[in-house]
Amino acid sequence: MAKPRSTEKRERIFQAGLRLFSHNGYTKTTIKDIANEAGVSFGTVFTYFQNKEELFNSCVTEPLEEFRDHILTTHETLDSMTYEMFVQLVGRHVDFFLEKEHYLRVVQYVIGQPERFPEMEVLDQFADDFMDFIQSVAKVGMKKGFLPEGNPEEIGYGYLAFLMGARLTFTDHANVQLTNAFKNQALRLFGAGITEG
Amino acid sequence: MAKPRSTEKRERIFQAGLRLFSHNGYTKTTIKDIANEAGVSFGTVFTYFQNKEELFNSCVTEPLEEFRDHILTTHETLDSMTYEMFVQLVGRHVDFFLEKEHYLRVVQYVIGQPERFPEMEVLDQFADDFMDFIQSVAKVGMKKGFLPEGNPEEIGYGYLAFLMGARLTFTDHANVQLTNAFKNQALRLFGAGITEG
Amino acid sequence: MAKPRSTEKRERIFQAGLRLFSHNGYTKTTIKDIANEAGVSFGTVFTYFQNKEELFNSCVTEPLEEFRDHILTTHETLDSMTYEMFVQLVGRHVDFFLEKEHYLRVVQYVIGQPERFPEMEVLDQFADDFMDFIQSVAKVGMKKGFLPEGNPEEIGYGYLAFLMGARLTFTDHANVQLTNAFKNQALRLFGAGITEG
Amino acid sequence: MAKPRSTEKRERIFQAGLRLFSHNGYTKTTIKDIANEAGVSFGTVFTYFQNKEELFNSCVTEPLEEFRDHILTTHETLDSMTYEMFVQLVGRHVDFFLEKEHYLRVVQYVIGQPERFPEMEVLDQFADDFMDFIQSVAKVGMKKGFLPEGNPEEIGYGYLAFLMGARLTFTDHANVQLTNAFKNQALRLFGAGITEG
DNA sequence: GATGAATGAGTGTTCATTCAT
DNA sequence: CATGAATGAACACTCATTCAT
Repeated sequence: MAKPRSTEKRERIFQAGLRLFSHNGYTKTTIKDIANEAGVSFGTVFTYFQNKEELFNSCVTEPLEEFRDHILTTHETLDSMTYEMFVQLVGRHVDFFLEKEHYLRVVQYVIGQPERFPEMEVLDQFADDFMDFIQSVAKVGMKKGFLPEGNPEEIGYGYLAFLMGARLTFTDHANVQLTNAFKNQALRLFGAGITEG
Repeated sequence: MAKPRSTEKRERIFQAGLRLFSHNGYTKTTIKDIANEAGVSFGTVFTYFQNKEELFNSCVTEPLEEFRDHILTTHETLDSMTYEMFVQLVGRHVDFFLEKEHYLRVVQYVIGQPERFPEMEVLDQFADDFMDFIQSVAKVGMKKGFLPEGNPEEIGYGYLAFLMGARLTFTDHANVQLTNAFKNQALRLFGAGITEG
Repeated sequence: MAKPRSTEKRERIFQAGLRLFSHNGYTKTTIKDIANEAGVSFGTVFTYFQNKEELFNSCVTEPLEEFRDHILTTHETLDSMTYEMFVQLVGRHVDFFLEKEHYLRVVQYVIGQPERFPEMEVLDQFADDFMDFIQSVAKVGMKKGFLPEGNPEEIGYGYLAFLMGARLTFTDHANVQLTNAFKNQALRLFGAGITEG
Repeated sequence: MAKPRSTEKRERIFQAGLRLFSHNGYTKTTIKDIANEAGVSFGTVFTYFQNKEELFNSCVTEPLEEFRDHILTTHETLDSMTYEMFVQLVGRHVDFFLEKEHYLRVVQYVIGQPERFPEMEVLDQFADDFMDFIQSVAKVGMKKGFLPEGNPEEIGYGYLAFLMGARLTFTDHANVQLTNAFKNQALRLFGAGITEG
């Protein structure tokens, strides 16, 4: 039987890294901590990741795929979008960002030290893609009339900033109760929102 | 005799700490780096700050005073506020947050690791004060009719999140050109904004 | 059943060890390096040698047999030795030592750290045997008159020192062209040499 | 009073390094060992040497100066050299090499791994200078008639090889008693020697 | 027999902190 | 007050060795 190349162990280390890097930052997080958290021995971390930096690098870049899947798509084509679908999309975005606290803190860590981390480029690309997508959504909404006129580019920038800030400015407890508040405020960035009701 | 409270040297060390902590995080920043940046000798840092942690602590809490002055006040009383004054206030907020990149990155660093840093409480208090102030502003705007109806508490949370995100999500270059975009989007969180015009 | 004593694989590992130990010293040489050089897998090394030390030990002691065969013998009996045979013997010694660079570096490594390596004793014994042999040769030469009078013991020590130094003091390139020089100088240690011609 | 920039401590570390590197080789020697041997704390080594490699580098290159002083000079000019002075010079060489066991083992360590250590070049240069000097001595001796004809270049190579081998092939005890033997054999490399008497 | 994942002792190095000058 | 030599705890990383497959 083929060696299963135990991906399960790699995954445990990866998740432990994500959790600890987001709690303590890159430097404060030690390999030993990660090994303990993952329930493997010290040296095993180096079996799956060449060094600390590579592990960190993986923690930054790999989850982007999941983000792409959940965030840069509607269930249908953009052209057939209705206001209800739009509201759902925004809700999905807020939920997803709020849920990804660990990951977003790592991202924030990289953004703050762009010269230090080369992963920055991949993140920039993702941000651009995300804002392009939001612009398209805004344009469709305006064309179809369920959104008031506005500058799509500004909406893109503001929307991404808001989602990041929503997750990073508050610690866990507060946020859970605030999901709805953030969803309503997110809609307002498009010129929509509760006041429409 | 008490230690000197405010020499020019202390200030230089403090500013150097602020800059380096925000660039490199707490752990990566060394006392030696700070001393070099401040143009003082290695041991002198310990003349003005008991240890690294106390210096960091100062970097987090001291600038809050300036924030209070610039952010939690209008030039007149709230009751006499007009729409133009409101727009100016929001503009001032955006400008001020965008300007304080270094400091906000340090703040973010603390927020992400609340168990590790006791400064968190002071920051929480400030956030509460800020959101209270914003709620009052929103209520006045609604009462006076220059803002549509909305939930003041939600506006407060959303507004703070947005300001933080605006500054922390993008690196310098992008931001300079985006000031107006952020001002417009900030107004929309109150239900106002360019599209109203 | 006993472990296999002499597979082709064992020989490959052995030769790789000899080469790498002489290039990099004991500590710098890793088992993984040896395995790669030998074209076998990592763990296979441990099939043929109990541990790193035993492999090193083998690298020091096993080649001594070949040395004995080539170095401690004349083709005829000592008593029938002529000057021509003596010159040939010395030439053979120089050639052989110059050729065995890898091995001699390992030997030198052991000599320099006698407390650390128990192989030292075997080497000492060999050195004694070699010097005894040289003394006999010198005595015969003097008795037969083709060598001037001299102290045979001193000749033995000097000759071995010279052969080791010739190989270990210069790196490869130089040596190739110097074979004759070393042969001539080796003869001079016996009081013979080109100037006699 | 000026800070004495405690050179004494640096010297202690340096000597400890020399001793231990020659006993154990580069890799086996630990900074901790050196610190203990020098009677300083662990971190102090790094106050005087940037890292292990620089310390080793110093151990190889710095003593060369002393070698130059003792080895590459006669007390008078070469032209006025007599046979007695020549014998004394050779005796001085043998004494000096035999005395410098530690250093020569380190040198040997570097020679054996030329790709690994850049110090090699300095050593090569020194070897060339030494052999040039020996050639000049040999030429003078032949010209003045106290040495038989011979190839000065070959003598240079052989002489250096012999001096190195004399020191590196035998461990301490043996050598002390052999000084005279080595001096006599060294003279023979020039075609001179006791048998001449 | 052959393999290589898992382990953890041991290494070089960094850096906050102390303290004598 | 200012300095920087001295210290040693703590870290990332290497590698010989074991052992399940």
